[in-house]
Amino acid sequence: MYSYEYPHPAVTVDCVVFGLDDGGLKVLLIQRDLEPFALSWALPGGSIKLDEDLGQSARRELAEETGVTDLYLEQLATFGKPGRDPRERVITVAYFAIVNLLEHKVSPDTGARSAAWFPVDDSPPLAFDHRLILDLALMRLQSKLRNQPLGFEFLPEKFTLTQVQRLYETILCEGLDKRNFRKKILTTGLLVPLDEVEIDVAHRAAQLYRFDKEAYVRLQAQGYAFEI
Amino acid sequence: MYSYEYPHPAVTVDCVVFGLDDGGLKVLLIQRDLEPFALSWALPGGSIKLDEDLGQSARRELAEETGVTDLYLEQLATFGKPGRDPRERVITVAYFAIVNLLEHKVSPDTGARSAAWFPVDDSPPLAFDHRLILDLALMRLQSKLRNQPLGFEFLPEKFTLTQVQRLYETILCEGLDKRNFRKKILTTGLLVPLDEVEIDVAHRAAQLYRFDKEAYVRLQAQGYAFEI
DNA sequence: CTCATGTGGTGTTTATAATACACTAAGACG
DNA sequence: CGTCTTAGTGTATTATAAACACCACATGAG
Repeated sequence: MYSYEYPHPAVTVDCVVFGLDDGGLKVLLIQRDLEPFALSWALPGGSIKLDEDLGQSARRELAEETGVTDLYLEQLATFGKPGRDPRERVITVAYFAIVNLLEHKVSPDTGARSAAWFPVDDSPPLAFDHRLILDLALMRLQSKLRNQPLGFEFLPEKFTLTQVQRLYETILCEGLDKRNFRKKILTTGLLVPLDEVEIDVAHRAAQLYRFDKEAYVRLQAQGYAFEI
Repeated sequence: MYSYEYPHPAVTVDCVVFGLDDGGLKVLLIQRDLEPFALSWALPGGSIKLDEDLGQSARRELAEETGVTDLYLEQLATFGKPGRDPRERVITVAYFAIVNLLEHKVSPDTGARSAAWFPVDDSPPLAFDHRLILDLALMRLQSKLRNQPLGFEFLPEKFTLTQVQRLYETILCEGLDKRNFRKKILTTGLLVPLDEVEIDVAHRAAQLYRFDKEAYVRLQAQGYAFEI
């Protein structure tokens, strides 16, 4: 067996989990109970185990700390500036995910010690350099949304076009033309109209759609796919 | 002082450095002199030091192993599957860069132990999962090139439009229409025509341009910028 | 000397995609 | 029964991308 001459840093994973509701774009945070930054809010995450893949570690930590499971995680970037953790050198691999907030409520009895959803643009100060990570994730989310139809993970299984448009407007922080938006989103071929309609807040019947995941995978296959 | 309960993996950086010449797109590799994979070719890289930023580590390893310095490195992704190094758990943060190959010749006296440029699509088998890293870098390079004017780093300070087009065609593996290409690349406003002309292989005078780095920075500023 | 070859340079037309824009139908509620 | 709210729809305009062919000039071969 051989070994490296250099000392090893700690390696952690952190997850930026975005959710959406009427109040806007939210991010899932946990309250730390240990020093440093005890009582501060932070991105869920923690040390990797040596026999786990990075993505698995992220998923495990997320489940342990927030109870949130079953989500699509994508690698964001790795942060490793010396001094970002006062204890020792810590490299953190950041992941990001988007989920339907309503299906991922957090409460003590889901296993969450003290997890909560916060508005991204009005979150408490974050521990370590987590604000930096969050900001990068936000940029990535916006850029992904601009370049490809995405974000249906934020919505329930069945949704209306108006909901999709609100989603886009909220995340991109800009108003979109209703007719152009519907045209564009429908010509992607990713939305399947259902036979059902939803009765709306104003008691107006609205056509329901579902996201055609297989069509999406087919599209991805002939385009780019970033996974490791 | 506090400490983590989990054991620490090794952390390394690896660099995918692309260069271009008449023979096509090349990648900078080094020949390993130690087990495992002794004598195999591999991406330049190595263990981080605890007081260095990740990018600094990448730059240092690259200089030590290949003599290549002064380049723009961008973080690509982090690879950490258990078993990717037979010795121990190793997390590697991959960086990628594009350089002008002619200005970065490698030879033993530049400090390179045994570094060489290889065609990307005809490289020797690589150590570890380096082929995977290289393939991801290649995809990233193509996708960047498609979405924004880039790649001038491959060229010398002064260059002709034909050179730029050849660059694009080589990397994207597709032919491009000359007039449309020139139109598009000139309307970006990133190329400054010089008073000089170059006398070409066929002894034909060709207009020289230089890359307007400041204009590029201005553009980036109001668009996306991915750095950590 | 001239003719074939290779390379730099140039505009216009057509198709496709993005944008701007305004009204109707229907139920809720007072 | 009038007002409010929301779902749904089509066309004209503009910008962007794609297709396409020829000339000028120097070289080198015969």
